[in-house]
Amino acid sequence: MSVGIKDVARVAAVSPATVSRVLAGRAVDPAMRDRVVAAVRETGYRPNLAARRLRSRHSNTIGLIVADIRNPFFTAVARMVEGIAYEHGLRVIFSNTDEDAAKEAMYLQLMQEERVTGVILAPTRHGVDNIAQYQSDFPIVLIDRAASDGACDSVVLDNGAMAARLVAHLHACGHRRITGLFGTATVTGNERCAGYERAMADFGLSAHAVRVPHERAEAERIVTDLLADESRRPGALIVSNGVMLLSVLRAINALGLTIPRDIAITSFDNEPWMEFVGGGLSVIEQPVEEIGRVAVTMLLDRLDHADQVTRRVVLAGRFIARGSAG
Amino acid sequence: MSVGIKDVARVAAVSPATVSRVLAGRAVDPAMRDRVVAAVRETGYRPNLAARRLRSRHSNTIGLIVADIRNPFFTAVARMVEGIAYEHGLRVIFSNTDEDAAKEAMYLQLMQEERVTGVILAPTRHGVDNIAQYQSDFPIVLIDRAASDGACDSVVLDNGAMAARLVAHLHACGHRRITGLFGTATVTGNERCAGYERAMADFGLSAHAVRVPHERAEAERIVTDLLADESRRPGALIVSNGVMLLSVLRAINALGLTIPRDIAITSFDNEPWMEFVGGGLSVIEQPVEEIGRVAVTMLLDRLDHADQVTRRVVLAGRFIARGSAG
DNA sequence: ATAGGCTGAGAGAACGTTTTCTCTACCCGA
DNA sequence: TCGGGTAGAGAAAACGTTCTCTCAGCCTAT
Repeated sequence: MSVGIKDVARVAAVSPATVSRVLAGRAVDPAMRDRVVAAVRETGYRPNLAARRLRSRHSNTIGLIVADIRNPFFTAVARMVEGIAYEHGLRVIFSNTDEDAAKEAMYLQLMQEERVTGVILAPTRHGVDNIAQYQSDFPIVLIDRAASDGACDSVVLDNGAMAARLVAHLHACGHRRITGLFGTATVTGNERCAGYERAMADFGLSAHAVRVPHERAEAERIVTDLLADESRRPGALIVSNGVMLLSVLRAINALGLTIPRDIAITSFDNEPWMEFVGGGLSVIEQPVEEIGRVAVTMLLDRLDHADQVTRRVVLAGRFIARGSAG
Repeated sequence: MSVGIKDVARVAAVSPATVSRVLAGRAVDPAMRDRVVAAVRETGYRPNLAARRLRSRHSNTIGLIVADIRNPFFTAVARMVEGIAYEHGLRVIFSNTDEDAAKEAMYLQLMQEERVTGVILAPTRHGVDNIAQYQSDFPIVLIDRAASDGACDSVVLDNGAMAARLVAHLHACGHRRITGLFGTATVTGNERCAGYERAMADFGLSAHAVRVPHERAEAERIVTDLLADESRRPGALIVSNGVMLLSVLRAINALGLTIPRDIAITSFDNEPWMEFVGGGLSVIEQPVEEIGRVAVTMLLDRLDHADQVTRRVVLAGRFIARGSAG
């Protein structure tokens, strides 16, 4: 039988309510407090969080649901969110949907059942469209991918501007035949694609955007097709994220091409290994820490001001020039 | 006010107990069952997990605590554990200690408070030594790093044999001056180091093992020192894990060396990008899926047979030969 | 036909906390 | 000195479920 608050109370010769007050740090006679603290130590008492949550009616827990844990960007964000939430005395329940709308719905349901304080969500394509009509008891902050309809608070990268930044870099390196590879499954892909096309137009270049599905084999096939024929091969590539980049590199490797001699590469997302490939990959690094911090802060803000108008925070990324653009 | 089981009962004109039985899938009159199901749908009822856990006295939750979420090996394991646990109807609470013994102790405490069914733990150095005397109400399965004292169930890689496999490969490639880089902080590092030294001895070679701390700057300095002087430079390196490998590659890059011309590299852990560096890195791939599956299975087994003798499952890795050994 | 067993439904206790309510004791000002 | 206000302690209710216990009704076997 595990030790409960009543056992502690008995040992300390006080009431259970007093033990509760000591544990919550409320005003208690110092002598009693000492007795309670001693009793807690002596009995090895650990509060039962289920009981605490049930009675107090708040879970002090936030949910974090990401669409693809294999994407290191999301693991980095998760790490930050966990740290920042902890600073605020909040626990984090973490879930991964693998870009599966059904899993996403299930996890949102689960968060509901856990009675979480709020949720930070990197939604699937389906989730973005349906989040407005999904009614939950907790506030949701969207990260990385957000509809522009303002149904939720959100924090996103300035995708259009960052895509343009990559175009500008490639242009400055002398490239003119620049192809953009963007995901089919996310609004992020849409925004980056739009930014790319606008920037290309600004430079008087004709844009050539290719939409690449998330599924790996398919992605590799498409990229291989794109690069196989030397006469049609673009001079430079803009890749929409770190996962897609792997497919691109596999295709390039399989075709025996060299970066940047045969083709220039730039990409979104920065990872430690990217400085070792293709003479160092030139990339947009996302402000991971800031994203996590802002997301948690917005969530807490929303809890205090439930009816405040929704906000959308747009963060700039950092361009890192290395050698892959020639 | 949120809707509870009593509200559903009222709508369905049955008792709360019957609603509970329907939800738990127990035998109930079909007509009643239909009424309850309809009422649940109509009211949008979501069970309160805190209340359920409090009353039923089991959380259906396992804890997963890893020492370093930045290590992709652990994120891969986490993904698998989550999936497999889900198949068994178990939720997973995920935590990351960043190799910090204090955080580890805190999270173990937290798991206690959550009344988890069991914990899967990749312990810090300190945790390995103290896990025996840390008494918890739940069983613990150690992964990746486990003391050999049999205090807990554990599932680990056959570290010694795998290190020997790398030595054999390098030897076959003609290398004789093979240096091993192993972590200071883990028993895993110890085991791999021992396997390396034994294999070197078997080949009649003199071993040169260097212990590298987890801290990045320090690691980089040590590796740079090791490789800077051409006359003392080893011909080949065995690197103990994917995180350390990044420090090694940074040092190699900074010194302007080329793999495998100036130095051969082999490592533990396989990640997607490794085929693109140094002509493809030859590595030991860990059986991530199997590790996750075995860990969960052992945990469930232990719950059924609390007093069974502890087991240690040792899994083989897969050697992947690419070009980095010359 | 009737006793005995079995199935399934409802009433109410129980899970381990926090919170509300009540009461005592003390302090301060008049 | 006395009254009013306040601080802090204990008793008991409450949180939303599941579980235990009781009992009704039905089926089967003798």
